[in-house]
Amino acid sequence: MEQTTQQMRIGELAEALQLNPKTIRYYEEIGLLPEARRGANGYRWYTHHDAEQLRFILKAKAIGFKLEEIREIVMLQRGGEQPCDHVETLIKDKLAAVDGQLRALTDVRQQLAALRAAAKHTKIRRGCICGIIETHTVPQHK
Amino acid sequence: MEQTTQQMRIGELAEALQLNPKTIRYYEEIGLLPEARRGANGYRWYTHHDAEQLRFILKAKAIGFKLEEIREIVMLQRGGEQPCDHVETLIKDKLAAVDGQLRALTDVRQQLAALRAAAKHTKIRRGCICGIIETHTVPQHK
DNA sequence: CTTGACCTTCCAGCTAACTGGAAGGTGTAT
DNA sequence: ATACACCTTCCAGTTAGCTGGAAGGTCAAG
Repeated sequence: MEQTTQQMRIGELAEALQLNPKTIRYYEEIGLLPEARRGANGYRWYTHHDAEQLRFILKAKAIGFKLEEIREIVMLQRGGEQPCDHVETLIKDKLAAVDGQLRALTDVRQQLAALRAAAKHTKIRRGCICGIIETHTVPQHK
Repeated sequence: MEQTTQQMRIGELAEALQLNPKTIRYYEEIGLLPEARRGANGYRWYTHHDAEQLRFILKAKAIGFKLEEIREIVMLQRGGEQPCDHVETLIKDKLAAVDGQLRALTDVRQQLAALRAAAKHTKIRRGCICGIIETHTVPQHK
C-alpha cells in the first residue's frame, strides 16, 4: 500500500452505489463515464472523484433524464474550460428542462397530497373491500 | 349533435396531447387508462375528463415515473372511495419518492446553475476550440 | 358509389438501458 | 498447487415503451 489516493475496483464501486458492475462498464462504453484508468493487469481503478461523478449521474437518471442527455451535461462539466455560445445555450436548455420538471413535480406532489388528505377524510370503514389492493398486489401487466 | 358533453375520437385526443393514437391504445392495453367507451361502430370516445387523466399521466411520465408506477397512482385516484391502510402506505411511499425526486432535482438544478455561472466567468476567448461541440453534434453512441 | 380520412385488431420490430453467460486471466489464502 | 473471488472481453437476450404495417370496417363529401 503505497498510494495516497485510495482507489477501488469496479466491484467495490458498484457495491458502494448499489449497482451492477456491468452497468458501470456499459456507462463507460457509451461515453457516459470516461475510460477508467487501468492497473498493470487490465483491471479498472476508480477514485473518489469517479464515484462522485457516478453519483451525480444516478441522481440525474433518477429524475428522468435519458443517459444521452446526462452525457451532454457531464460533457459540459468535464470540458469546463472552454465554454462558448453553443455550450451556454445547451446549459440554458437543460436548466429550462429542469425547471419544467420541477413544476410538473410539485404539481404531482400536490395531487398526491390531496389524495392522501381525501383518504384520511373518508377513512371510516375497517372491512376494506378495497379494489385497489388486488390490482396492486397483482400488477400482472397483460 | 345531441350530446351535452362533447366527446372526441382517439385521433383528436392524440392531436390535442401531441401523441400517437397508438400510444393511447397501448396505455389502455396495459391498464394505465381505463377501457374507453365505444360508439356503435366500435370507435373509442373520450371525454374532457379522460383528457385530464391522460394529461396527468404525461406529467408524471415527464418527471421520470415508470408507467407501472403511474398506474399505481391513477389506480389510487380511481378507487378514491375505499381507502385503507395499505392504500395510505402506498400514497405515503409515492409522496416520499416524489420528495426524493424534488431534492435530487434541485440539486441538479444547482449544479447546472453553477456550471452556467462558471461559463459566464471564463467566457473570454472567441475562437472557441470547444471540444464539447464535436462530442455534442456527433453523439454517435457506438 | 367511390375516394379518402378516419377508425379497428393483430402482430412484428425498434430503441434504450441494461443483464446474463461463456471463456479466460489475476491474485490471495490454504 | 488448487480453490475461490475477483476481473477481462464479447455477444446474446431481456424489459419497457412505444411504433409501423397489414388487413379491414366506417362515414362524410363529391
